[in-house]
Amino acid sequence: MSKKKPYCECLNTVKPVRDTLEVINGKWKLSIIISVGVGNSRFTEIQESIPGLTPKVLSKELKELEQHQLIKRIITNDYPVKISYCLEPYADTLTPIIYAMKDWGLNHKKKIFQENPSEI
Amino acid sequence: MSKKKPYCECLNTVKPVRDTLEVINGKWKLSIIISVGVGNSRFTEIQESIPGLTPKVLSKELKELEQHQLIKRIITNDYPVKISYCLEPYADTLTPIIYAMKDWGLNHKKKIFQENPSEI
DNA sequence: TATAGCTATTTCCCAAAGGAAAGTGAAATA
DNA sequence: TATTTCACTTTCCTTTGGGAAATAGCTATA
Repeated sequence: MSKKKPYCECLNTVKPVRDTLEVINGKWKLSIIISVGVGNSRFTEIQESIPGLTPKVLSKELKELEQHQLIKRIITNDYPVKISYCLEPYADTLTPIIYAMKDWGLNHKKKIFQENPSEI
Repeated sequence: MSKKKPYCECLNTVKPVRDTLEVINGKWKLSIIISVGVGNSRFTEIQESIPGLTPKVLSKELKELEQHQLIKRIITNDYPVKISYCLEPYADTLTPIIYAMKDWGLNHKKKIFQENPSEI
């Protein structure tokens, strides 16, 4: 007879959630996807649309998002070479996550405010 | 006439998403919420149910989750003092995010496998 | 020709995240 | 009495994330 109650299995949920986190982790990736999604396609546009985002970080994150096939980098070989970014169709599959997080964030702010209106 | 195309506003989505990330960021928080949610209530149970989670990190994360009113720490003052953890009702509001991320992770694995079956 | 703008890259640096391992104090068990 | 378990805490260390600022190569504009 064992004394120890065995723990409840939860890996069937924990593992896929962690797989997702490996792709969209970090402070900036989802924001960049949102920004490109609403129409910002140039490096500078994306950077200016997200306060606090520095060019170094944007550059690095764009590369990672490219590798995960969420964002496409397009080089236009016109007279002035132009580089622009757009979402890959695969990025659309993130929409449910983004909306769930948007809704939660809005509701959370409301809750915080109701509990303590002084916190802006 | 301005030459510069102004960037598209996306802060109405970016900001709440970042507010959410501030609460559930990091590698472990969602996993811990999932584990407690399926019934693991003791420190050691939670730790054992999540491979790779060390006691130091679990301890720290539990405190942060308590502060955000997602998890409740319960001290039972019986003959042996027992400490257990359970979800606050507020943690249930994270369910849509967790399910969206679980679904995405499962689908992502499938996609990776279809593209390159060698990567387990 | 000089200056400004775009799209980054590079260097340097600091703080936070997180892992390994040992320790702690209280209670339970042998 | 000695050992084990539980619930952490502490220490030490490495890795990662990310900010500031300078620079680079190209084109456009004055």
